Amino acid sequence: MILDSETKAVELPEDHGDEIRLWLRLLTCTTLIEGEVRGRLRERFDVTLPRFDLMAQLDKVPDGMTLSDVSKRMMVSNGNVTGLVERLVESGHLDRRTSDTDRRVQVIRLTKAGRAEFRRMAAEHQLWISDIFSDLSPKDVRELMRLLAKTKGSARKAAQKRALQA
Amino acid sequence: MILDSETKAVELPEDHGDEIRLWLRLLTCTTLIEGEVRGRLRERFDVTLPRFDLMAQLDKVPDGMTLSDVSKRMMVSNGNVTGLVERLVESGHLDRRTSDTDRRVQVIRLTKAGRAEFRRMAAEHQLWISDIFSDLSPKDVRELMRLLAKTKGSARKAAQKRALQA
DNA sequence: TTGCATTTGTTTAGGCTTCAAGCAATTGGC
DNA sequence: GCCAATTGCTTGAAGCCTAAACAAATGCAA
Repeated sequence: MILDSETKAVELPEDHGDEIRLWLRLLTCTTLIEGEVRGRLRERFDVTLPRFDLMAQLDKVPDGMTLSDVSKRMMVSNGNVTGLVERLVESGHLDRRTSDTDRRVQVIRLTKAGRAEFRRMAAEHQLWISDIFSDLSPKDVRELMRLLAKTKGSARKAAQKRALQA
Repeated sequence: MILDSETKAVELPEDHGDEIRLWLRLLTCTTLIEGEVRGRLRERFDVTLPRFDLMAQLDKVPDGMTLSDVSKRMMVSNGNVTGLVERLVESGHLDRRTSDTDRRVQVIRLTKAGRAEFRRMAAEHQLWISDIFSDLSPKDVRELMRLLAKTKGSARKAAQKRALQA
């Protein structure tokens, strides 16, 4: 920031290169790890990452969730969830029924077999993840958590701003 | 770490929960930002993120790249690039020709119009990104860069390890 | 109660993405 | 020179994903 002759704040043309580089590095990290996890899931369990993620959401709740809930939590579109659930019901991992109190609502939950299968996968998945992050010290992890939380907040704010003016 | 009666190192069952939470937060951040950027690219320029990314790779080099180069840099499959390039050639953004020295190789580059269009998009894109990261101080940015570099290295090492034993 | 906005989920069209298999051109070893 | 392995790219099948349009159910307000 610079003050001109009349002591008024003047913006210099800013350099946004750092943020771009940060974004690209963030994306690279995620892509790299995601690819690794996807590959291992396929190799070991012949399952896709989206299916694993969906099952992970459902494993956290005993009584199931609605499709909308899943859609929000996974940050994917409604139509996407519809298809994903379809295939998981087909394969016997999920159970689906219409809500008693609201006939628009579909409640899905893991079947017994689905839950067992997920737990099996999750146990290994956890080892992969800690292997992938194994070069980071506990302090690094804490610091990354903190900075990513801040990033998330910042991104949400920017998204909110756009959503309002649209 | 614990030392047993014979003074030999013994591992306790470790808690991998921190790494999982870190991974989920990393993924959330990326998904959030990616969605935001995709939305804006569509709104403002009616272009998809993969096309923008591909053009960004090509903008960096004056003489074009081969499909394999693009595939490696974007960390996506070969077949993916084939289709992406097809559509961008179709729309007049890209120019494609077979290499003189190796007839397997396809060299692609931005057309004049394609480059102009990309520069127009990139200018705004940069502003979006710095808006999205605007809550982070320069120090935060530096620290994130450092930790993500470390993460990238760690992930690559883990991926390497798996690739070797396969 | 009727009417209207909202919410929930499905469908459709188009595009992205991977993996696996395959073809063609090149390279390297003999 | 010949053949095997490698490299570069394409194709096909399956699945993932979005945006937009839609139908059904709900809820609220006049």
